[in-house]
Amino acid sequence: MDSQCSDIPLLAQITRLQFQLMHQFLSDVGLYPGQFFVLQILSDHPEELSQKEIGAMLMIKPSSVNQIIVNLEKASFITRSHDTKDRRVMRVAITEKGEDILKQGKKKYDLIQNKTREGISSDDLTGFDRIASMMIANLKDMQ
Amino acid sequence: MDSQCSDIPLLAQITRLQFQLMHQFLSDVGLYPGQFFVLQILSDHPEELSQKEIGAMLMIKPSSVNQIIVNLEKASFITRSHDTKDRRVMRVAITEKGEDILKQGKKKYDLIQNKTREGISSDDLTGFDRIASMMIANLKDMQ
DNA sequence: CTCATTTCAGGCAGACTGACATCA
DNA sequence: CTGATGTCAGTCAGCCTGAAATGA
Repeated sequence: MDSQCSDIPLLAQITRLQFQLMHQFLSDVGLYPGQFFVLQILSDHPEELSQKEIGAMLMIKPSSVNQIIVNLEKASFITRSHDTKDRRVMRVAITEKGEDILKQGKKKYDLIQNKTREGISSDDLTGFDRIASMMIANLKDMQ
Repeated sequence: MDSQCSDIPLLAQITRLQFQLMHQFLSDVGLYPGQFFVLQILSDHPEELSQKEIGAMLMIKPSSVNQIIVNLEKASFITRSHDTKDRRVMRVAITEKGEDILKQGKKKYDLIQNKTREGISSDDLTGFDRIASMMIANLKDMQ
């Protein structure tokens, strides 16, 4: 009864499904997937990152980061200030309001992640992540 | 020396990297990633699929399929004809020219897939795919 | 002057919704 | 008339490139 979908790589199917669910669940909170990940990164890095650094973590160009950042600032989820030592650099930090909305988004995110891993042993999950990390290293090597 | 990127799900990183490489490699052949997957599906299903069936396999809406199909037809990579029994349905089939370009695209695709799996034992790969399939089932369950 | 960071305008593939025609 | 299939127009997030501004 399973359509099987052997035509499409398994990994692509997973992320496609996860992205669809993310979009759907996060819209309840008023956040787009890209915004969510930027907020999460900022929350995990209290040292105030530059936009270039954020781009490196997301593996996207600084100009793409800028678009997300502008909208997050409009919504008062982040603040930006010029670096005191190098005034070219904008230091980005998450606000209280941003932390709050991130917390709400994280609940939705956790729902999806937990469901994804449902019924899979922690050994299997560890092995899975190990292989996934190797694949990432391989692909970065190819760029 | 690895930036680690613990902020982004491993799976999202893999498909992001794979998509970037697909885009880059397939542009040599003159194909977009979406077109490549449609051609691959058609090649694997000589029974001439409807657009709705293609959409189900790709997990996208029929209207999205239509856009891809129109461009593939313009390039003579596919042909369309009305179903003889149900004239609402368009039966889509790949052409010789389409098979040829698909073959070229597949070489690029295989390069990326082989590189992704480099240095990983076949046992590990089997286990990886098994877990991935379980994740897909979980996510489909959530929709 | 050269280089790095951000910003801005414009473009593009991928996917969506919603309205419509066609036909079972 | 109802429902299924495909078509078309318009929209959207996400990412890109390339040019300009700003400052090291």
